[in-house]
Formats: sequence, structure tokens, C-alpha cells
Amino acid sequence: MNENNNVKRSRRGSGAITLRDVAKLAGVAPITASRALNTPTQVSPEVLQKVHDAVQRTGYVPNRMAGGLASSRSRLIAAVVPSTVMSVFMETVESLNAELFDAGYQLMLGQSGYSVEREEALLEAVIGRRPDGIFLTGILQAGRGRTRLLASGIPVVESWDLTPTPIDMLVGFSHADIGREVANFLIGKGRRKFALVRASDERADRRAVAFAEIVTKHGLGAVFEVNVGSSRTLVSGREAMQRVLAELPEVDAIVCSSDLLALGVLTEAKSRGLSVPGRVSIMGFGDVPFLADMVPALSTVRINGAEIGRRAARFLIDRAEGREVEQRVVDVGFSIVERDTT
Amino acid sequence: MNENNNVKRSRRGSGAITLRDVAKLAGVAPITASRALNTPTQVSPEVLQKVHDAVQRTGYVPNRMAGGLASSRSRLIAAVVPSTVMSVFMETVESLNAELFDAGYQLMLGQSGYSVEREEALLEAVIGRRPDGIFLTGILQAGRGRTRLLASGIPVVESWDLTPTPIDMLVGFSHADIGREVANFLIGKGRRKFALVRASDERADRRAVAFAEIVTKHGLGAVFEVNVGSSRTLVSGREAMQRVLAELPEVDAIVCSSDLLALGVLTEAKSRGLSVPGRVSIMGFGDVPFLADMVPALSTVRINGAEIGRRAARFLIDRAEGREVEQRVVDVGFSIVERDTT
DNA sequence: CGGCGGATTGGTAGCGCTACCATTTGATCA
DNA sequence: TGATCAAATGGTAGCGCTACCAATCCGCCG
Repeated sequence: MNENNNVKRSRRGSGAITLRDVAKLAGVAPITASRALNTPTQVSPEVLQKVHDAVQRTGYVPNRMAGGLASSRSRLIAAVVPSTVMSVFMETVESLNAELFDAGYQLMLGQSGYSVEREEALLEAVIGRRPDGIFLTGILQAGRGRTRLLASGIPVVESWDLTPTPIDMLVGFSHADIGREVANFLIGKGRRKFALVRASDERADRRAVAFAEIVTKHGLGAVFEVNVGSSRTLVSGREAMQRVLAELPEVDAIVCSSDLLALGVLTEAKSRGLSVPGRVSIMGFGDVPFLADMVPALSTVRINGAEIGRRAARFLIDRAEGREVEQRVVDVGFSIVERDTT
Repeated sequence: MNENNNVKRSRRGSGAITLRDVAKLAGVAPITASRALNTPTQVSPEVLQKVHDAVQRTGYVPNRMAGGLASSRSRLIAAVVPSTVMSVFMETVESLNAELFDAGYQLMLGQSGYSVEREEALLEAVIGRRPDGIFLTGILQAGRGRTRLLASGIPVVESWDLTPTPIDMLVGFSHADIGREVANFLIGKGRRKFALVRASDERADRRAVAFAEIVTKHGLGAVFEVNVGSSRTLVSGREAMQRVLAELPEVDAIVCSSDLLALGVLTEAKSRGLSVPGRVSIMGFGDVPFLADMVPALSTVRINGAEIGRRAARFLIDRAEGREVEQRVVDVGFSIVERDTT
């Protein structure tokens, strides 16, 4: 059982079973045991069997820190998201994680969106782990962070946006296109007086600008904008709707930067007895899972978050295994989902 | 700039800046540089300054894999959750992560809830990283997984439940208590015919059993139960409500195992013109963030997920830093939130 | 029969950091 | 003055694994 041979163990180390122990038990050299576990085709069937037996008997679990240090491959991928609660990004993180796990990679999760110093600290912490790849939600503007990432040489996937100058790889879609298409869609439905309810977010900015551009081109009045800051809650949607109604009573379409805000706008509209979409149209963004089944079902812009995760995972895995990625930018597109509120 | 001295670099290694490079630049020994960064009180101010300058100039980021290997402290904490999308657990993960980050720890995220083999593989992958702690949503039943975790000696926090036999530490609340309190609450409001709409989930089981117990004790008829399996969506809530109405038309209270299911039940009730709570009461579970602001606002059971995350983080950090945790089990309780649907 | 090549196994030397112990220095005290 | 001690610095030897380079064995060829 617990063999307590007279070889004195060092006070250092964790005391756990090591590859050395397994090799000794199997009667082979450590390096052979390593090969049995990592490149089984390179060892004879008998040795393979003996090593597997030894692993079973000892309950050996390889120390990936040591392996990573020796091979300069951590098999870790870091993902940075602004928030995890009620976030459209989680669908992406879920599929990213699933895909990575199947390929033998582990996910590290970092939350950005606090202060700038914390952002910096997060990046440092991430790089310190020497991940084989980094997934970013959003695109990284020029600055210390970008420089650092570039210098680290770690493969990076930016996402949820499109830019002509990605750091490395990119899986996203065009927010300007969305703004334009939504505008055209609503104008096509006969809407004329627009309001935007939105959070402070540069991607929402891009959609808003493109939206306003089209509205202007059609000679329709200015777009009334309510910015709720960083409070993307249902109740701030309600409050925003009150503002909209007070300032632009003749509004007939409200475009929101998130489904939750749209739900708030809808709630307020209903509580005032405004008919939707008779009196006003309401559009969300993101298509959170339960939206389709509500009554009324919110019209929204659907992003295939799972697809973004999968593509990003494949990019990152390819690069981690040393394969070149030819087409480094993928546009996964979007779709306008017309339901009951437009 | 890029000093290319005639010392031939080994082909191994990542080629990144190491502590050795920093030390050389600062004119001190590597170990002194290490101390300047990790235990700054142990070096003189001048050395500290020189080392910091060297770090600045080189953009050095310590390799945490190497540090972890040498010190047997990875500064990694693993969190295992069943799902990340629209999940009540994410509030917990968010606060856990925030708290850990401030203490210098990184979060690894693993998703369970797939197959049993994957569960096993996940645990193995997690242990392979030698995290300083593991956070589990739910409690781990006896079995291979539990044995393995116990054998690894890694501090573990189980959560979202209470058991007299935790692996190690526990931050949770009693599902049986919830079942009982909800039953008493509804009976106190004059409700007599109960239905349960629930997912397959042992914690929901425990609530259901305790709920039925109280109902029986009051001499009220059997509780009609609809099990939606693993599909915790709004639409399965609607379908479940149809079943309930067909089988137990005189139902006057429906208790759901998640807010989303309750939203579905509510949707169906409204679309059939049933008055809520006049004709039927509806209760959810979890209190997802936007519920309070909807019209009608769903009554539910609130769990303080953020508090669970914070407590778990503190437990894990304490243990990682070698402090003993006296009280290893914490009951964070719950509260019944009465809003418009009861 | 010597030699060649593939398959299998082993030894050595790190990966980049820190635990542990030793040394140096300068201040303090009997 | 020498002994004593704390503060500051350095040297060495790993942590547990894998890259790289032998060494060995066996079958097969000319």
C-alpha cells in the first residue's frame, strides 16, 4: 500500500504522485512513461499496458504546470469578458469552453470592465499564465494593453466587432451594418420618428451612428437618443422610455442596445397602454434565449454567439498546435428577427 | 534596444524575458530580483528601485507556471458550474472571480453537466492544474469524483446546498427549508390546490419533497407535479402549465423550480386570461435580476448568489494562504420575495 | 557477415522560478 | 575590542515535466 521506503523525501514539492513514481512502479524510465501517456504510438504495447496499470493503481494525475513549463505549451486559453451576469457573451463563452475542452484545453476567465488599472492588472495576470491563446470580447484599442499583448506574442482572437486592424485574429460582425439594416427595416415598415435607448458602449455607438446616417438620408427628423450609461437593466429601459415619451411624444419606433433595455421599454409602453407595434415599434439587440417565447415576443437582432465561440476556439487551437490560420478574419453576420413588436 | 549579445540562447524555452534577464539588467542576483517583486520589504529601497526600473524597461511579466511549480502554489482557483448561459450561478461566479482577482488569484472555469465521462475528464483536467482551491456548484455525491478530490488534498467549497457530510467546506442553504417555507407561505395565503413545475435536479427534488410534506400535513390533496427534464426554458414552462391546467383544472398555486419556468407558466396563464394572482398564484426560484421590474413582477425565492461567491472566495483564499477555517459550513439562507404573482 | 535503418528505450539537461541555507555587512552592546 | 545579531544579498538545488540526443536491439539487405 503506502510504501514508506527509506528514501527521505524532500521537504519541497507537493508530496503528490509524480511521473517518476509511476515509472518506477511500471519498471521503465520516466521519459518512457511520459511517452506512454503523451505519444502512445511510440511505445510498445507491453510498456503501454504497464504504465496504464501503474497510473490506475497510483491515481496519478500529471502536473500540467510542470508539463507546460517544460514544453512552453500551457494548454490554457484565457477569455476576457466585461461581465458574466445576464450577458449575451456567455453563450459564446459556453461554446468556446466546450470546444476547447474537447481539444484538451482549459479556460481561464477574466472579467474586464472595472477600472483601467484593473484592466491592466488583468492583462498582466493573464499573460503571466502564458496561455496558448487569448479570447477577447470586443476589440482592443491602441494603448498599453494592445502593446503588451502584441509583445507577448500570444495568439489573440478579438470578437463581437469588425475592424480593419485586428491585433491578430477576429471573429465578429459589423455593427455599422446592423445600424443601417435596422434603420432600413423600420423605415420600410413605415416608421418615421425614431428614438434610441442605449448604453455607453462603443459598439452601440457605431450602430447608432450608422442608424442615424440612414435616417438622415431619408430626410427624416433627428434621432432622439437616451443614453443609460452602464446600467443595462430593465428598469433603466423603463425610465428611458419615460424620457423618450416626454421629449418626443410622436415617436413611432424605439431601437435599444440590448434586449433587457427593450424589455423595459416594452414594459413601460404596455403599462401606459400604448399599443405595440401599432403605436410604437420596439427592437432589441442580442436575442437572449427566452425572448422568442414571451408574449409579446420581442423583435431583435440575433447574433450567433455560439458560432463565434466555436470559430474562435478553432482559430486558437489551430494556432496553439502550430498551424497557420489563413483567413484570420471571419464575419459571422447577424439577422434581424421580426417578431411581435415591429 | 534588442540586445543580441553573443551568448547563444537555447532552442528551448519561450524566448520571453525571464527573471534572470531582469536581475542582470538591475545588477543583482535572480533571487534578489525575485524578492524585490514578491517580498519587497526584504530588500533595500535602492535595489527595489533598480529592479522595478528593469521590469519597466523590459516589460517583464513573471511566469506563473514556473513560480507555481517551484512553490507548489498555483494561485489558481477552479470553479465548476453546470451551465453558464442564463444561469443563476453566474452571479456567484462573478463575485467569486472579483474577490479572487483582488487577492491575486486567477479563475479557471469548467462546465459540468454533460456526460459522466466528461465529468470525470473535467475533474482530472482541473486537478492536473494543481489549483489552490476548487469551487463546486452543488454537492458531490460519493463516487469516483469525490474520492479523487479527497485524494488530491485540494481545498474544496461545495455550494448551493447543505449537507451534513461536505467534502471539505460548504456555503449553501437548505432546499428543504425553502420547500417548507414556500408551502407555509402559500397555504397562509389561502391556497389549497398545488402544482409543481420543475426540472430534473436533485435540489429541486429536495424542495419538492419538503413542500409536499407540509401540504400533506395540512390535509390538502396531493401535489401535482410536472417534470420538464433538463429543459429549463420559458416555453417548457408554458407547456407544463398546459398540462397542469388539463390535469388539475382547479389548481390555485404553481411553484416552479426556476424563474424562467415560472415566466413560462405566467405567460401561459395570461394568454388564457387567467387572473394572477386572483385565480392562480405563481412562484419562481432564483430571482434573476430583471424579474423585479417586470409587470407583473414575479414572486420568487431569492438566493444571495453574490454572497455565496464572496464567502467561498474567502474560504478558499484563507486555506490557500495556510490559515485554518474554523467554521467550515455557512448557511447563507434565502428569502421569499412577495411581488405581484402571489 | 558487416552494415543499415527503423523501432524502442534511456540519459541529460534544462523550462523559469523559489525554498532553504550560507554569507556578508554594519550596527549594537557588554 | 570582540561578540552578537539583524538586515540584506547570494548560491544551490530542486519543483515535475519534456526536448534533444544518444544507445540499443532487431530484422533485413547486398
